[in-house]
Amino acid sequence: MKYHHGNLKEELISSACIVCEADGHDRMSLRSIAKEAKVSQTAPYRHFKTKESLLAEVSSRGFIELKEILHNANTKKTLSTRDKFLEMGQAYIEFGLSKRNTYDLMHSSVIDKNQFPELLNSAVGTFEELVYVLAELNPGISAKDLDIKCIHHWALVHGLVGLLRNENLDASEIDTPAGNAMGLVRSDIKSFLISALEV
Amino acid sequence: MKYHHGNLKEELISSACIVCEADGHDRMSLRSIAKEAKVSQTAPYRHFKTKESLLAEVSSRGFIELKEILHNANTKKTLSTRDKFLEMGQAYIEFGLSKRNTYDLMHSSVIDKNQFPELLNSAVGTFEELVYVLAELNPGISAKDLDIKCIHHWALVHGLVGLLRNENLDASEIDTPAGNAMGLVRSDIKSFLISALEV
DNA sequence: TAATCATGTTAACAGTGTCAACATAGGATG
DNA sequence: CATCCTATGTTGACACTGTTAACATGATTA
Repeated sequence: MKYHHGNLKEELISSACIVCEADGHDRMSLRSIAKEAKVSQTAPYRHFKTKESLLAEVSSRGFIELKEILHNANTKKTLSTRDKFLEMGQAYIEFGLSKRNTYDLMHSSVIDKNQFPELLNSAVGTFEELVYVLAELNPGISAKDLDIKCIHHWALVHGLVGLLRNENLDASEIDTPAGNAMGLVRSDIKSFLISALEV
Repeated sequence: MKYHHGNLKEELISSACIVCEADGHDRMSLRSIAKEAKVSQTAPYRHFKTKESLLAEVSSRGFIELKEILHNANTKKTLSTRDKFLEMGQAYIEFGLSKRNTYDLMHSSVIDKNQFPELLNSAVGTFEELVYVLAELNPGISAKDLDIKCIHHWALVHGLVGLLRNENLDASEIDTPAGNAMGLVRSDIKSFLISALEV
């Protein structure tokens, strides 16, 4: 039994990633993940100033993973630019729905991105993936119009994830217009994207 | 000094609405709002089974207020249907940005809407306001296409609020494409809506 | 009047993030 | 090699949290 762990910081982060996705960032306690690493409850404070800064690390990794996913969709050689774009949209939504709690953290207000430059970079990097494909899809577009298009499509998929994640009205026992519409979209996200993105 | 408060439930709710918007739902403690009502820390438990159920009430009132705001935008007699629709979009976004923390709660996953039927009704009611105006704007549209349009536009404004609220990248000291685009949109939300909603 | 019941209180529990004070090990410096 | 420094660990404590159990009060009703 050695006094020094050797690799605690990395273990805490990866442990936090798992617990965060499993339980949600608000139900994740610093003490529990310290215990999981077989280390005292205050040991994490040698590597992270606050709980928030550990969560910032988790969030940052989420953005990096998302960027990779989008990049993969965007580099499927057999696809047309248009189809790559659709693929990206779908991949984004799937990430938001499958990595539900991580996605939640990434867009949560408990972390002030401007206090964590590394996190800010990761988040911005994800956005850039969208810029590339939209620029390719709209040759000759002005920088300003490209910016607006990016925000437009980002907002659309981000918003859709939010609705499908939190307002899961279609899972309700009560029959409502909103619930029906939601179920309709959820059952065929690709069709929705095609009609909504109008590409 | 009377033993029974007389109107505690209502006072707790309105107090919770204020504190929630001021501090955020995750920083709001049951004990603090009990103290504010000059009542013991466990008194709220006579009126709310859990903290979550009090927050559900706050959330529900948020949806009701939002519905009213949208309804007002949708009944400005001097406006065309198209302009009413734009007005609604803008009103929605303004609500999301000004009632930041309440909006956060309304779409937070800490409350399971299916456990609070009243909240579910409020949320669904807000959606209906959007259905009305889109039906009027698209005469003869099929029910299914109307549903999809509703989700589309809801997702767009909801997503935009999310981006502007949490990814306030344009407030960053670091100059990034995402930040520039965000600042551009924020400075003229109406123009963005016109181009994005394409109505 | 007497009993019931909604609504208040106090005391306690287990859990949280965080800090101060102390312990240890391993690398740098003499 | 001996010594010190510093990074990294531990223990103990603090103030705070949501929540429950047991008890007190006062208004309504039989």
